[in-house]
Amino acid sequence: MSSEKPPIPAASNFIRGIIDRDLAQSTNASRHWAGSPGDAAHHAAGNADPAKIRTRFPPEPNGYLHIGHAKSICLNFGLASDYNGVCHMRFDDTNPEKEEQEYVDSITEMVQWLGFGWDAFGKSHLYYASNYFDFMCRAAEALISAGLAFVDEQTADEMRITRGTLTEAGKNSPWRDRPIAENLQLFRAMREGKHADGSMVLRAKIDMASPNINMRDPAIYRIKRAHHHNTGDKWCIYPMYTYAHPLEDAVEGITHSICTLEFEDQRPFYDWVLERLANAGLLAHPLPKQYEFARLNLTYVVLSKRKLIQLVEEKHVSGWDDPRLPTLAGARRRGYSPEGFRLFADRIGVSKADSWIEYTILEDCMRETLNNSAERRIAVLDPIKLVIDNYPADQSEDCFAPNHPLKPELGKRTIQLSKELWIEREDFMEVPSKGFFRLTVGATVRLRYGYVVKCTGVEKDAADNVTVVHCEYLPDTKSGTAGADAIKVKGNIHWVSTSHAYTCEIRMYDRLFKDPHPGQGKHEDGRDKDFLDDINPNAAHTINAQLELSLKDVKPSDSFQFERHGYFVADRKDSVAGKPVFNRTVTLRDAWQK
RNA sequence: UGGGGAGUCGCCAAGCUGGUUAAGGCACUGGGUUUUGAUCCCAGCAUCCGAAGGUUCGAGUCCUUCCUCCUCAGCCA
Repeated sequence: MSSEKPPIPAASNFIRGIIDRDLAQSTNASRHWAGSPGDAAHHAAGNADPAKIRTRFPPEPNGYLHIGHAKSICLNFGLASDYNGVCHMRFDDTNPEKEEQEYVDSITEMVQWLGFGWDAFGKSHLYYASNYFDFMCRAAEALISAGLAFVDEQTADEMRITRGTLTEAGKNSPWRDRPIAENLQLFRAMREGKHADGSMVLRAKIDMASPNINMRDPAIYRIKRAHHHNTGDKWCIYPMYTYAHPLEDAVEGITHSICTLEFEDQRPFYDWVLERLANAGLLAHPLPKQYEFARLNLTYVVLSKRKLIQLVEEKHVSGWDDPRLPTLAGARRRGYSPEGFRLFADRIGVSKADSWIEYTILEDCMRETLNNSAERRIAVLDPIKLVIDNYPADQSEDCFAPNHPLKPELGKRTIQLSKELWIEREDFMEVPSKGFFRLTVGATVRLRYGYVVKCTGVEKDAADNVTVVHCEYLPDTKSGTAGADAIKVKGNIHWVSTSHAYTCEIRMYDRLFKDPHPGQGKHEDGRDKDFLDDINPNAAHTINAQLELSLKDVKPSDSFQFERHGYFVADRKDSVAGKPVFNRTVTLRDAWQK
């Protein structure tokens, strides 16, 4: 944290523009907040809201969070914190058939992991839509009483047919003009469990000829006998998202309700519900406003819930926290950092234009944050033996390696040098390619933090593979000593002493898909591609590497830079005391390989 | 063919109610520093804003027409 750069002012975006305008015009200044969610009367009894704005992150607890959610989380919580407001953590749990406690636990854990919380102004702001079911029912009755909703007994199929099409108006339901009293009595009967699942729904009465299909008398309550993770078996009717969401926002005093583009068509209904209920006296002005931004698309990644489920269920990955998966749980295991995600969110911005972010942007954000935080260590991933012929066989000596080149205050550690070392196989080339400046017979390189050595020859096996590289060291060139730089070398390779190293399992992860747009386009024979066809079969392989001894006792989730390789994290699940397993988070940039 | 959106450099993305040379980041290119071919530093990188007309002293910003893409017909969210 010591070499923190000055904070970059948050980039301007259209939502900040809206908030700036609202603040300048005091659009929301008259709001009262009673300290807990509630209707107009409840809040009227409270004080002026100390929060300048209220946003919310409203996941349905029916799956695991992924990188796309991280964008929304950073947006909503980030805005709240920048503008001296609050972001409510709210579970949008209106469909009990799909929702489970396991998901609410995992979601809260990951939001906090990303660095956000919901305590503000002395209060926790963790809410459940299901806690508003009583109010939602009362609001439904208010709509019925105002002649704005009716109980429809058409089947789902009939409703679909009478809804019309994109270009043709729908037809009114035969039940549309029921007397108010009958609607009220039927709705209460629905609620009391006197009607079968699916036998009737409560519908808003708007306009079956609306060019916006969402305004053609949308369903707002359905009968569904299902156990709810929060309310148990209390209810047998549940509100639809489109009706419930504006109420959740209003009851919580949300000022800016930010969602993704596909809800744009829904906004007229969002406003319709709120305005009618304000007229009925249940809700107070100013009402929440919905704004929409473009969801994240990332190259080489799939983010749709359906596809992620398929990857897990068909066992293409090991589980929801497989380090190759773009779930937050997977990314955390992979070693991706919360800081990196926040940087990523800032960097990609927020707009309404559909866009594909290049995956390298995310990787670079991780490199950038990890470069700052991760201590350096030495690991030889693909070992070949290097023998220093003029070094005594029974000798070893201390070499000193800084733990972090940018943070001298983190000190140095000692590494043992001896006659036999492991070096990286690719650091030796018998026939060097153009521009190669590491080891080759006759060449001189520095053993990082040690001596300059000159390559003298190799040993080979029967198949002509190099098995051992020989060299001689130049005694006056030890790092840190006076004459160390007398001999200039371009190459600088890492190493670990064979008698001061240990063998460790490392999982070398790579991108899960080999195509930037998995599943898009066609095969050569003209068939449509499936996203599974683009899976990269080499996205994970395990190696046994030679690591410096200090890498033996590390804590799960500790991240390191293995010098000249990349960032690696001790797996949080499979590491045990004294025997860590490392996951490759991301490689270092490599201008040479290009 | 209806409704709702979006189109500014390879990828993102600022550009308020029209006003000198169209921010910034990533990528890329060149140079410097460097015991990580990493990091870091410096420089370069859209006469042009989906297209064509028009209004104006002046337009990415206003008007007209056109093109492309996304999205909506769950008792899902």
